[in-house]
Amino acid sequence: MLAGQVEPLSPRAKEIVAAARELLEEEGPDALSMRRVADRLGIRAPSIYKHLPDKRALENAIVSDVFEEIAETFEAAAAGDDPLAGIAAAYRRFAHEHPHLFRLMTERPLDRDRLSPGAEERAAAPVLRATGDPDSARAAWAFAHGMTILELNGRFPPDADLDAAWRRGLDAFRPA
Amino acid sequence: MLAGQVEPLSPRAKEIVAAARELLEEEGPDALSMRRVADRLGIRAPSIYKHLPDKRALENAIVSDVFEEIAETFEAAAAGDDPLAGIAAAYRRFAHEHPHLFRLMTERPLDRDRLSPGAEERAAAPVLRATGDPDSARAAWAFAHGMTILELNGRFPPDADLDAAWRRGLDAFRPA
DNA sequence: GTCTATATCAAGATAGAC
DNA sequence: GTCTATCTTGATATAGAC
Repeated sequence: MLAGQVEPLSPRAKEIVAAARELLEEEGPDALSMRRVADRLGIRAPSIYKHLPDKRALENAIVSDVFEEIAETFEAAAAGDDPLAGIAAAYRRFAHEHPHLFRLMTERPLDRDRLSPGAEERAAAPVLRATGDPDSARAAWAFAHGMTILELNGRFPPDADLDAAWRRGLDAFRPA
Repeated sequence: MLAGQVEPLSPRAKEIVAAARELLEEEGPDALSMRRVADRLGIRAPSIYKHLPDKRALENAIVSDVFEEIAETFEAAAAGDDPLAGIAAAYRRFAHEHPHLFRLMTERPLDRDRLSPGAEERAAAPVLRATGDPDSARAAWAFAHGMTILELNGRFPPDADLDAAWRRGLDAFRPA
């Protein structure tokens, strides 16, 4: 087997991953323990290890699932008359609706070997089309990510007009 | 005493905070335990509680110190002929030289009550001058923060030209 | 200002029976 | 596929003696 290739998950493993994702979304990263995941399924923690090698594999499986969903969301969001604004709004909305998932997705290096092939490119493609070139695409992503994570982290002053800052940034990255 | 007012730290407490900061910078957040801080000072963990109420107070004290240093750094960095690029470079450099400190500073809500008064405004002022208005200043900060944290988190593809993306973004936020 | 002793809690993971 | 029992490790924090 090639290095980094992924075994497909067994049906039972997928159920475990689904339970873990729900737990993370509802209660945050501290709740995502093998014990709590097992509780949710009515089994004991050690049983999980018969289906998944360790906790990291569990997290990676969640990330892979969400990556594909996000790629689809971006493609749909880019279909309107202002693709960049559409994608940015989708990014911001996802983060607000699933903050713990958003952090899991962005706070550590991508395990590119263990992601469905092409998932990263697929999520990035709409941004590239909406900005025109790779440097602008990365800069626009950085702007959107910065706005989103700083807001999530409670770093802007309470009276800041964030919608105005979003507009100011997006205006800067639309193709001429 | 007013709500949120801070007691000044005793000399011994300052030594403890200094040790904690070194430990965090050198080994990261998991190493920042009361035991490890005490080890570094040659004492036992419970002794720390005679000088600081809890771990949160220890972290807040580090944040306050660093905030003042950053404000000074930004003021100096804004003195050249391209203030925005200067501040951005200083932000990026700080994050790379002190990644764990950078995360501690930006990954959770500011405890505005317990910060030296005016520290936040002082750090923000050079950015405001370099961009021209509050919306642009926040957008520029978000861009710089996004570039920095995504790089720190290993999220850009290995072959991405990050210097080019930085230039593209800074060009967008310089005043006309 | 520091100590020992302790309470309380929780984590990831493994061995081996059923 | 799940179980019990266990290992190993570590955390924050308090009580009370010196």
